[in-house]
Amino acid sequence: MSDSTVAGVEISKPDKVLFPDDPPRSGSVTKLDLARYYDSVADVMLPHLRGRPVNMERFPDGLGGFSFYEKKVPSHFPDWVHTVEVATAQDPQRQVVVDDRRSLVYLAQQACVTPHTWLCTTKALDQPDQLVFDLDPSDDDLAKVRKATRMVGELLDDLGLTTYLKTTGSRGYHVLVPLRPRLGFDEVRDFAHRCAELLVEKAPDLLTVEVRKAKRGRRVYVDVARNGYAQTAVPAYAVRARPGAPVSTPITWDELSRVPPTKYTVRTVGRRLAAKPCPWRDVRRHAQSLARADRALRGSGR
DNA sequence: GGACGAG
DNA sequence: CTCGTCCAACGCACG
DNA sequence: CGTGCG
Ligand SMILES: [Mn+2]
Ligand SMILES: [Mn+2]
Repeated sequence: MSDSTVAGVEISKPDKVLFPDDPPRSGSVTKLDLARYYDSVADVMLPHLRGRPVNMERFPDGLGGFSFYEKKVPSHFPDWVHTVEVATAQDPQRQVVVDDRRSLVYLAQQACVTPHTWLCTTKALDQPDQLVFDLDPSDDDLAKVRKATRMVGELLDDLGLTTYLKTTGSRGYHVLVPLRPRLGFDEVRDFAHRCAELLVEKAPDLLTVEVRKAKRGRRVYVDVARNGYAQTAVPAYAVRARPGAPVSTPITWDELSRVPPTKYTVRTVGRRLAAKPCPWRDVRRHAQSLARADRALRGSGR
């Protein structure tokens, strides 16, 4: 019987299967596996988690069981897990902030498969430090979502912004622009929305900003609603609640054409990180202002 | 997953 | 002590 | 207002 303490956190029911052996022979993933995974990527993941309010997506009985999002800090959480009070339409609520390895592993012990993070930090809860474009395909055509992702990257590049790319571990990709926290959520979301509309104008058969699925057809949905207040995105190295325990993995723009969205999993991310450094390791050194980009965008009619 | 109340 | 029950989100676009 | 959506 192996030790079931990870980063100082006792893992209860360590052998409980959270991800069944699906696809067959890929191997099941237990609670202990999940805790060890998050422990193993903590160094590279924590920079993307620190200071951010978290919505926990929890699966106490595994992928097949009942799951839920949890925003308020449960009363049984230990006091060493950091928290922050955030405003909601109703009362202010206290949410979890993952600032250290032990807290990350503790969330795994809580069967939190995916921590979803706000696009701001406690230092400025009303001013996002990330801009995210979430590319969601409406069908299984990988070429289309790649083309769409490439177009987002090229536009942002034309606007003078440095971008970062990752797989979502689900069906698409995320493009991230690290920001200096200056503008409010509404302003950043509006910038993203104008970018998206410009792209839809360029490629109306490939892209859409339609919220209603029925109206999307087979087009790639450019989801910019992630950029609103109290909205979240899956952070780098988060595990997704999907067969095979795929991981949202930072990649280079060169890799876009070769790496499908579910390429890396809890079982394979370690090998990748051993072979090459994380492409997002300097994200925090590239916090940018949207001012110039916004002027350029308005100059091109948006 | 954990708190809590009934048995 | 064991077992069953209960609880664990929300902002926003759109019709 | 209710509903779909992520
Ligand atoms: Mn997505
Ligand atoms: Mn349970």
